[in-house]
Amino acid sequence: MANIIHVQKGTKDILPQEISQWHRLEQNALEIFTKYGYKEIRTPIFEATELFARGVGDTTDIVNKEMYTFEKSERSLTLRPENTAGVVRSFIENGMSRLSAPVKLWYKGPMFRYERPQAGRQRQFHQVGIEMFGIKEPTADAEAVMLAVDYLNSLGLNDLEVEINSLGCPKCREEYKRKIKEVLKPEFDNLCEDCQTRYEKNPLRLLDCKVETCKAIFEKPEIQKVIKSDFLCEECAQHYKDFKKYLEKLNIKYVENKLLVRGLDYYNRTVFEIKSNNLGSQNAVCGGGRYDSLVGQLGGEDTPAIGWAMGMERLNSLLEKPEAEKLDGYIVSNSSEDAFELAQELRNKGLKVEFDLANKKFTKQLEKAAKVAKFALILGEDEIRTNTVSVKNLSTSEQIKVPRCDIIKRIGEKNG
RNA sequence: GCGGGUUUCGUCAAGCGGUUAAGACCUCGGAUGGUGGUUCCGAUAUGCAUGGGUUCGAAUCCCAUAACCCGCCCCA
Repeated sequence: MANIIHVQKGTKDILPQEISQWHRLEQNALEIFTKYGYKEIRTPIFEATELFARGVGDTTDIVNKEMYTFEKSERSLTLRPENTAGVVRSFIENGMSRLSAPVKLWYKGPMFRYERPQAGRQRQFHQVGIEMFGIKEPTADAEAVMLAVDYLNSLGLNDLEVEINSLGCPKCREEYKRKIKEVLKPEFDNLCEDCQTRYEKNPLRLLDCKVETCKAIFEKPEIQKVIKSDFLCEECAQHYKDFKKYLEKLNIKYVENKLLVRGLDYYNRTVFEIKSNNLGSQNAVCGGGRYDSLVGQLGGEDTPAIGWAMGMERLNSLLEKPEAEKLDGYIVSNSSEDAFELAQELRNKGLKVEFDLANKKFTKQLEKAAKVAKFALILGEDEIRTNTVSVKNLSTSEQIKVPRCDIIKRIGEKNG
């Protein structure tokens, strides 16, 4: 036998026995997002590499070491590592800033990041997410979070923690960064290697380092004082305050986390994550925030925006595994012709029905029926002659011979 | 990129230097039988991730490689 070819590291087949959970995730998304006025958008799976370099940010890990990039016809292309940049590209390119605000878009689909796989992390994974354009008011932030919570609740997920923070605007954040760098400067040589790079690239990321020596440094009172300081400018502070006010009004329990920064460069002001304790170390199911300057940065008119994404594999691992769904009926008959005809008749009426394509023995067919269906539809010589079918309920063993036209009624009442 | 762990049939697994490599489930076939899920019988790894080594003898010990899993970083 030839060697078999395996799925690639960090990728998975989604098998028939788990597909119903995926359908549920997708159906609930469509239903609930639609209630909030969102429309689905589908953008390509690869884009110009430059889109992500400019959109996601060239200091981020995602862009620096996690992208699947390839050359074709002298173009540099990249499999999308996330979908905000793509949606923004489409928003700009299709002139959606001319539409009446807010423009509300949602998406679902595969994303690609070249990382070491572990629990809750794959190289190809799926996200469902939303983006809202054109509203700078904190009502938009609150509605976006509300929508996330609503969606999660619809899936039966209630035991989740919403964490929020505000990163301020470029102006007040720069000031904050400057202060952090200043107070940490004397300690620079004592920081771990990672923190030394973060010091240059993204000082906000420094603060939740897990290395003991770094933690000890950050514990120092003069440093804590800077970290804890309220750096938001007046406008940002008001925005954040109003955002929280709306969350409270909506009864959304949240926790403020000053260390919540998020790894994508485009965020400003509101950022949030929704976490579950049942996920192992990759515990965020949802992450998002406001990105008011991204549209402008990518060449569109300045447009405030906010969005979030959820990891569908992570959602899936939190959901109850559903029972395999059975057929309504399995036709047991030694006449393939008659079985075929009956199957089509019932399928056209909307029932899920199969019969034995291999025309095995009666017992085998019944055995199969018990395995895959709720009802056995027995079509023997007698039944064919009298235009009836013996309908056997396979869980109660009740069996009744009925006219063909009454099958649905019989299955229906025993089914409900 | 850096750590730790695991790897025996489709699946779960026994095995601890000498076995014909248990067992269970699934699948398939047969018996009985116009009626399954709840009977009985049978089939299914010359093979223990791969390549070397030690040994009279290796799934069992050693080395290397790979794959997978888990964690760090980061993220959904």
